[in-house]
Amino acid sequence: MKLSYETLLKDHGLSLTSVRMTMLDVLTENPHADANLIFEHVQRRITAASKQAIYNNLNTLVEHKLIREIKPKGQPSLYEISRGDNHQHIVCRACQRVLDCHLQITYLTPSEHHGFAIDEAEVTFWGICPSCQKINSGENK
Amino acid sequence: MKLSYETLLKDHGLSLTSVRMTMLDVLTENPHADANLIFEHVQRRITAASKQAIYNNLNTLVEHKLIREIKPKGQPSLYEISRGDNHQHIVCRACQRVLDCHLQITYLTPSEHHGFAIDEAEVTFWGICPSCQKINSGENK
DNA sequence: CTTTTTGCAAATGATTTGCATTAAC
DNA sequence: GTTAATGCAAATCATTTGCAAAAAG
Repeated sequence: MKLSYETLLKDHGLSLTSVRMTMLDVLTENPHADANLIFEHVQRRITAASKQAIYNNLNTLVEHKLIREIKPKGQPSLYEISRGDNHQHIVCRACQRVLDCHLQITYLTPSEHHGFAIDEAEVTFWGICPSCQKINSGENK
Repeated sequence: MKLSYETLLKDHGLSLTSVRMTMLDVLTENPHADANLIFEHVQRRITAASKQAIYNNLNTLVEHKLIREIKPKGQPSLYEISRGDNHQHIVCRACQRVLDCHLQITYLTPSEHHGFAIDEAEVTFWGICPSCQKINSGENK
C-alpha cells in the first residue's frame, strides 16, 4: 500500500510537482539514497530533470521534516523518508552500506546536558557487514 | 599535565614533525576544531605551514585513531583528540556548537544487528544551547 | 495572475591528488 | 641516505547561488 504523499505535501503547503513526487517515489524504493542516486533515478523518469531541483527539494523536504538527512563520515549525505518510528542506523566501515536497526531503550538522555533543550538522540552503530566480513576473512593473512 | 604526544606518535611509527606536534597542541587547546581553524592556529606558530599538511595529518591521525572525526550535518568535519573515555556529543541546532556529554548507559546494542560485527555506538544529541534559547525567547513573537 | 519550482550556468567551499623539495630518522 | 612529510598548484566533488523561463495553484 502506497502512502499518500499528495496529502502530506499539501498539508505542508508544498506544491505537487513531478520532480518532487518522483523523488519521494525514488526515496521509497531506495532508502538511504544520496543526492546523485536520486538524481539519476528521477532523470530516468523525467529526462529534463536537473540536479538543482533535486537539491532544492532535498532541502525543502528536510526543512519540513518529510525526509531525514543522514551524514556518514566522508560520504555525501543520504536521505530517507521520515517515519514515525525512532530508528537508528548501522553503517559498514568497509562498504559504507547503511541499514536501519532499533534500540531496546526508548529514551536516551545524557547525564549532563549543559542546559541544552534536547529534542533528539541520534544513534549510529559502526561495524563490518556480513559480506565484508567474509571478504576479509578470506583474503587476509 | 601535558600528555606525551611524542611517545604516542612514535608508538605508531609516525615522525615527530613540527606541523604534526603543533596540530596536536592546537587540538588540545581547541577541542572540536575544524580543519580550517587548526590551519589558522598552526600557521600562527609555523608561518610556512600549508593547508595540505593539515589535511594529510588529519587523515593520518584519524587512521591511527589518535584523533576522532565528528561530522555534524552541513558543517565541515570537526576533530578531537582520542581519549579512553567513551563520550558523546551534544550539538546546538542553532549555533552548531558541539559539547561533550556522557551517557548513564555504558553499552548500547541494537535489537537486530543484521549480522554486523559492531565495534562502536556513536551517539549525538541535538537541541538548542542555553544562549540560543535566550536569543529566541527574546526575539520571537 | 501570483507564487513556487525548475533548469541552466557559474560560484563556492571542503577536501584530495600529483609532484618536486625538504625535514625526520 | 632513505623514507616520510611538506608546500605548492591544480583538480575534484558535493552543494549552493542567481536568475530567467515554466509549471502549479
